Amino acid sequence: MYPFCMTNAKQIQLGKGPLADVAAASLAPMFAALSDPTRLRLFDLVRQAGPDGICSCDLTEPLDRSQPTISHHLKVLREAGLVESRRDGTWIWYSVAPHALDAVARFIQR
Amino acid sequence: MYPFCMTNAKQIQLGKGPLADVAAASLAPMFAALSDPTRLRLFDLVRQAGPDGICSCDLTEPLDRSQPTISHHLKVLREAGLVESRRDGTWIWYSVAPHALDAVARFIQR
DNA sequence: AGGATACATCGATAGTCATCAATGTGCTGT
DNA sequence: ACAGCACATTGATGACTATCGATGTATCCT
Repeated sequence: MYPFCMTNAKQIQLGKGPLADVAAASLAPMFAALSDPTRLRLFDLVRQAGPDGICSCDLTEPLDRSQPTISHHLKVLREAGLVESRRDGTWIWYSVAPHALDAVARFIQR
Repeated sequence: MYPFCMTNAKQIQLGKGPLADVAAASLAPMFAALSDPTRLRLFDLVRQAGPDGICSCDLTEPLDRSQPTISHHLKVLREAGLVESRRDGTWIWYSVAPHALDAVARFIQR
């Protein structure tokens, strides 16, 4: 803190205490998972598909990216806890994880 | 789209249409601005300071980063439209921009 | 004018990331 | 077994980013 700064002199009341670094460390990756335009549209496509989810094969064309790129983005979303996947024979279906965005919503309304 | 995929065969109803790439392009930078733990805590400190904001000089120490690093992060938050700054003599006060997170909130509740 | 304080910018560096072609893996039907 | 399809992984590349020391800029006080 700089020697002559004014914030403390104004007796600012902090309502809820600062965001713990642990909370920030667990929250930031969720924002990071949505920080890429392609991945954002990808998540939205999965979400709009509803509880049954959507087949991965239908995500490549609308996003105009290669199959490995889409596969990479789905992996990022999965590891961020935003989507889930289940096998159905040759296909793999992706759906939104339950309570996926709850932590983000809580932070926003904090 | 792969030749034998099943999504269309299931006649999935898309509720609101896919997220437009323009919307994704304008939304992703806001998520990106919050995708770094240090920047997330920085934004939270500014937000908890209330309408008057907080002096930049009081943000360096609690985040344990150098002054240029904090300045850099504040610039990122400002260019993302999340915070505003106003001069007060030698000091610069940062506060949350009005409706800063509205777009993010709308996406989450979409 | 000169010194001190607050903040921004520059330059460099090490790490991360989005992307794709090529290749590997797992499943299905014949 | 074999061929074909769906998806994942690998390797490479160009772009971006978080960080800091050094330096520049703006403001205030004497």
